[in-house]
Amino acid sequence: MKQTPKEKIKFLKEVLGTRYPEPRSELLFESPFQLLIATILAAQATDRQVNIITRELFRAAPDAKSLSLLEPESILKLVRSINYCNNKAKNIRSVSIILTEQYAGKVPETREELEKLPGVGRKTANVVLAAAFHQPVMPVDTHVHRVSNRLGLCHTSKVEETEAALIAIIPEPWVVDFHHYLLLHGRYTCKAKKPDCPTCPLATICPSTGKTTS
DNA sequence: AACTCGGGGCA
DNA sequence: TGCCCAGAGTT
Repeated sequence: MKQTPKEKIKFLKEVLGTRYPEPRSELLFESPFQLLIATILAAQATDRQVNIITRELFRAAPDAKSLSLLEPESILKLVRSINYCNNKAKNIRSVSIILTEQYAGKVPETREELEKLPGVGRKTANVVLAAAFHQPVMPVDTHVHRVSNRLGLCHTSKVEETEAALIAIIPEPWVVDFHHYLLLHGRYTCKAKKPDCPTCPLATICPSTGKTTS
């Protein structure tokens, strides 16, 4: 069963949406600022953790200025239950101050500016650019990278090349959801060490099925 | 390239 | 219980 990358994407869209929970896009799109903060907090954390924390956090401080005015201890208390809470509390406070003082409280719309913010790397920047500003960029983490290569959507060890390959074949409105679903798929099924091919809904189109590759 | 941060999820 | 990270920053 040979399929073009675009045909595979269409198949993924149909199948993965029924296997994994839907992304909480209504929260993510409340404002670019809240998306940015939630994405910073999301590193090495779960959706559930982030949803719980951000609900409280954004009730206390819905925008950059109000977050910048909170005491550091108050912010730490709000994010204490998440991993790397000390770093993240410090980072989101610094980010809110920088945005307030240098960007009139708004989120910059270039990757160069975003990556200068503490706690924001390439992946987080791309999430914001794609989800909040609808720019044609693809967020790629270790899961998306690994799964994409196994599926034959790309053949590279370089994240930048995976980004380029994916953005070329994924319909723009589905980029953010694609990232969400492939991340979950990589986490729970297409695992790094023991991929669960027997229960994988993509096995029929996946050239790596049955191969215990890396 | 290797190491750190560090609570949670999962086997 | 123990292992492995939904990254980013530092060395």
